[in-house]
Amino acid sequence: MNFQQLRYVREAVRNNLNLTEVAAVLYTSQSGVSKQIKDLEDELGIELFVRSGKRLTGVTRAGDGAVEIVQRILMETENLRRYASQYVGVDSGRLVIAATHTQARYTLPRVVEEFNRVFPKVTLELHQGTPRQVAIMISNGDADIGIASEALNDAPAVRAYTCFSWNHQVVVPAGHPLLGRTPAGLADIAAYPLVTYNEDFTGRKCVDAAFSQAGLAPDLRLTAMDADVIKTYVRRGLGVGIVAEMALEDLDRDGLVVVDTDGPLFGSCTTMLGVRDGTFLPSFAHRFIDMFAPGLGTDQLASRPY
Amino acid sequence: MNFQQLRYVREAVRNNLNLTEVAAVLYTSQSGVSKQIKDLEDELGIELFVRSGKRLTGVTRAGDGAVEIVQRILMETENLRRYASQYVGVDSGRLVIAATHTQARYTLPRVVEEFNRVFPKVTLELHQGTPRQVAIMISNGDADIGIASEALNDAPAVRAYTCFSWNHQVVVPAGHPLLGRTPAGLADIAAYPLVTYNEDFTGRKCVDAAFSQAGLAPDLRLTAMDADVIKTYVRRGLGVGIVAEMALEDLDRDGLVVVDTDGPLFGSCTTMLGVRDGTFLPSFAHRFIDMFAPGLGTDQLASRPY
DNA sequence: TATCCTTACGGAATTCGTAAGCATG
DNA sequence: CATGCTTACGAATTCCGTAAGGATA
Repeated sequence: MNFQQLRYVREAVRNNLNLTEVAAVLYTSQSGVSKQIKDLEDELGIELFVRSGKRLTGVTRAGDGAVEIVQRILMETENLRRYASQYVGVDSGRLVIAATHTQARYTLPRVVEEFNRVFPKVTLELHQGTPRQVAIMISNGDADIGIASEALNDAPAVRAYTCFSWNHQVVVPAGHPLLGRTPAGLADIAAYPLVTYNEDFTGRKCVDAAFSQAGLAPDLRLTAMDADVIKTYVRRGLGVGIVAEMALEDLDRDGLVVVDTDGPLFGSCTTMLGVRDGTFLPSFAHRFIDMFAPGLGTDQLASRPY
Repeated sequence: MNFQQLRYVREAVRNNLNLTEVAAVLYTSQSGVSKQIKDLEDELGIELFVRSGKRLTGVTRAGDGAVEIVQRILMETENLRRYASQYVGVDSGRLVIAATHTQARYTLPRVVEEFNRVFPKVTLELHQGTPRQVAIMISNGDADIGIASEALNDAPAVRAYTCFSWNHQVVVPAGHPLLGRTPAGLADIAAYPLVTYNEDFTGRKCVDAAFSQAGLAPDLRLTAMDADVIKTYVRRGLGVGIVAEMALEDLDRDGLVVVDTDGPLFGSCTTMLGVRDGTFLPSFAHRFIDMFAPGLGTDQLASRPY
C-alpha cells in the first residue's frame, strides 16, 4: 500500500471512474493507474470498483467504505504537510479562498487588503464560483476557506459557520418614478420589472420569500449572478434592481440611486463561511477568518481538533 | 512521503528514539531507518527530532504535532486493512483482547466460549497484563479491546465504557472463627490479617476506601495480582481473603467458605471496557463487546464514527 | 469505430542493506 | 570503548511509461 495508490483511488472516484482522466489529471500513464489500483485491491483482498468487462462502472459496497477511509488518510497527509509548512517559514505559504462573486467583489477586498498587509509572505488565491461550486471546492480540499451567502453544507464534510447578516436594497436610475413615492413598499416595487440575482445566489431565496408572502408575483425581467451585471442593466432602464447592500458602493458614478424603503423589505440574509471537516488550517488561515468575521475564529473554530 | 517513513517515525517515538531498536522491531536495517527519517524531515522541511551530535535526544516542538498526525495516518491505514479484511472472509480474522487476570480468568471464559461458537473462524488472542498495561496495549493499537476493573482512560486516545458492577466478598477456610460471628462487619474482618489484591488491581481502591471511611487500619498481610493466588494463601491460613465476587467459583474444592456479611461491605466496583479512539472495529468485535456487556455495543459505541 | 482498461516488458527511480566512519556518554 | 547515528555505494526491488491487446457502447 502506498500513497500513490490511494491518490489514484480518490481521483478515480472524483473523475467518474475514468482512469484515463485520472492519469491525465495526475500527469501519469493510464497503465500505471490501472496497475496500482489493481495492486491495492489485491493487497486489501477486495475489489473496490465494479468492472463490466474492461470498464469501471461503479464502486462496490466494500469499496464505498474503503474510499471514505482512503480520503481520510489523504486528508491527514495533507494536514501533515500544511502543519510542517507552518514551521518551515513562519507565516508564509498559500491560502486558497473560494467565494461567490458578491463576496469576492464586495466583502473580501477589505479583508484581503488587511491580510496582505499582515501576512505579506502568504500567497492568496481567490477562486470564484457558484455557491455549489464553492461548497465542492471546500469538500474536495481544493479551497481552504469558502465564503458565500447561501448554505454551504450541502457538500459532504463541510462545516459552515454564520458570519454576519445583511439586507437587500432597491436601486433605480436617477429620476425613476419610484423615487417620488418613498418610502416604497413591496407592492410599489413589484409594479415594475425587476432585475436581481439568479436562483440560489446572494440571498435570492429571501427575495422570493418576501414577495410570495406578500402575495405578489413580480415580473423578474432579468436575473444575473452578480450585482455588477444587475446594476448595468438597471442603469440602462431594464428594470428596478434588487441587490445586496454590500454592493451599493460607487452608485453615483453609475448614476444609480437607492430607493428609500419602509424598513428592510426582504428578510435578512446571512453570509456563511465553510471549512472542510478535519482539515488542518495554518494559523494565518485562522487569522483570515478572524478578520472576515471577528470572534468566529477564536470561538467556534477553536473548539475543533484543528 | 511514504508509509515506511511514517512507521519509522512512530516506532522511533515508541522506542525511546533509539533507531537501532526501531530497525530491530521492524526487521530492517538502522541505516535505512535513519535515512528514511531524514528524507521525511527534508521533504517536510522541518526537523522532527532533536539531535545532539549523532544521537536522537528528543522530539522537536514541530515534531510533536507532526507525530500526532503521523499516528492518525497510520491508524487510518490499519483501519483500511481491517475494514477490507471484513469483506475478504466474512466473520473471519483476528481479535486481540487485553485483560487483567480477574477478567481473563473469571468473566471472559463464558464470553470467549460463546464467541468461539458463533465465530469459529476468528482467532481470539488473549493478552494479559496490569490495568496500566492493558490501557497501553489499547492505546498502541496492540489490542482491539481492553477489559479491566480499573480506570482505562489514563492512556491517551482510549475510550472507556462501563460494563457492569460487582462487589467484593470475604472468604475464609472452613472452620474459621469469623464464621461463628455472622453477619460479619468491617470491624470483625479487620481484626484478622487480610489477603487481597495489589494496589490498582481489581477494585482494590474500593476496599481501601471502605476501611478508611470506617476508621479502620487493617493488617494487609499479603497482596497479590489475582484471586487464585489470594485463595491459595487463604486456604493455607495466612489470613482472611477479600476477592471479587466473580472469583467465587469452585470454593468447595478449595475448602473455602464465603463469609456472610451485613450487605456489601465494600462499595460496588465497575468493570470497564476500553477501545482506541478512532480505530475501526470489525463487526465481530462489536458482537464480542455485545456478548460481554449487552447493550453497550449497540448503544454507546454505535454513536461513534466506528 | 472510438473509448477505455488490462497486460507485458524494458528502463528509471527508490529503497534496502552491508560496511565503514564518527560522535557521544 | 560500547552504543548509536550517519554516509556511501552496490544490489534488489518497486515503480513508471510505452506499446500492444481486448472489451464495451
